Amino acid sequence: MAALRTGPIRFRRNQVIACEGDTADYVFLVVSGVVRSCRTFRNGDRSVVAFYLPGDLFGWGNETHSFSIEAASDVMVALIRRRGLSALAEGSPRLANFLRSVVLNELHRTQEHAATITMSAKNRFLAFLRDWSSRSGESKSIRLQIGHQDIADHLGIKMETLSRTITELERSGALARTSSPGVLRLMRI
Amino acid sequence: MAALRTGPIRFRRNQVIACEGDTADYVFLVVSGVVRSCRTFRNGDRSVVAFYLPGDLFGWGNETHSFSIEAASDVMVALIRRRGLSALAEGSPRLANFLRSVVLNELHRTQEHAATITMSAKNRFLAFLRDWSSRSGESKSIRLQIGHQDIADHLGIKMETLSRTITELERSGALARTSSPGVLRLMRI
DNA sequence: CGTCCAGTTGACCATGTTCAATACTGGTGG
DNA sequence: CCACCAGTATTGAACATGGTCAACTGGACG
Repeated sequence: MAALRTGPIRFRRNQVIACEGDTADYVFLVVSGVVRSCRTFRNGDRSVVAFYLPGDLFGWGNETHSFSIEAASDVMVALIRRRGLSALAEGSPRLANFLRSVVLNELHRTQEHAATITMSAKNRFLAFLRDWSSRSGESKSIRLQIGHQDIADHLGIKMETLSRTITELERSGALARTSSPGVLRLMRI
Repeated sequence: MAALRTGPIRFRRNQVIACEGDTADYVFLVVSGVVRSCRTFRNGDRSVVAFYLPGDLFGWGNETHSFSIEAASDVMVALIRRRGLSALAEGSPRLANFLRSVVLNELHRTQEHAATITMSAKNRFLAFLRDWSSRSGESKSIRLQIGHQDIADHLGIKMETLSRTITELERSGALARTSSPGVLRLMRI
């Protein structure tokens, strides 16, 4: 029997882990860093559908991946054989249950994200901060290990608008940029 | 043992089937009509996260429903005990597998929808038409049994913009309004 | 020190929103 | 059968939010 899991593999920021359309033999477990799931359109526009943080298990598409899976920061990712894991789950209701809850969690997060589609740039970003804060466990100051372009493409706004939004929130005293790049101090979110 | 499934229940357009926050004892099977899953914000804005068509099984939240479940047209919906169905699935890998695929399908659709967040009003509506067409099985002419407000709130645009978008697509020959209200004839989508 | 890349800022422009007026539809009662 | 009404859709004109393009800043790295 082939190994179910390989040792975690290192990817550098912006490396492609799996392409849209690739056969989905593996699911992914983020060990460290941030992974993005995204699609780039013919006109060059890009949608970042989701970010995955350490501990997140994802990539159950159908036969093939629906989105490109890429490193949004330097990451360590473990690849796990889908068939092997599914087979295991058949024999273990505990595991099957766990996997169900993983997928349901992702569905719920994606729905919450979709629910922000009506909001203004500012509110989309605030919703993003709240989500990131709760998922990463950082509440007071929050370390975004990823680029502004990724965040903008996730929120459906342009990087320039994101920049202005952050500046605006800073002026209103809702948050503060810190000396360490990518770290925001949340005051009243 | 309590009945797993009640007979389908009739709801009229805009009736609430379950409130956000209600304990999620039941999952829902759409028998006829269209159901929407949505959230209304304090300012009156609303997000329609998803539509469910006949045959769709949904509502696996956590303990409580995350969104309000409402009739987007007159509908027939069967309520199914969640605990009962889960228990059954424990003993039947076939059923467990089926339920997994149902949730994965919904996740995939939600991700596709989230990926449209970057698009223009026109492209969001076209994506919506394609999705609706493939899910309903209507390809040539398509019967939207739901109000424009629901579609607009799903796409994150205003009803007026949707109207203008349809008019514009009609002028460009991509589709045509028909005499039957809510029925669009697709020419080149 | 110079290059490269990411982010910020400014001025102008485009897309979609707002508000208000008008049309259409289906149901109700005279 | 028609008149009326309520809810829903369409259109127009002024406005706002975010997009575009371009210039500039500031680190990281060679």
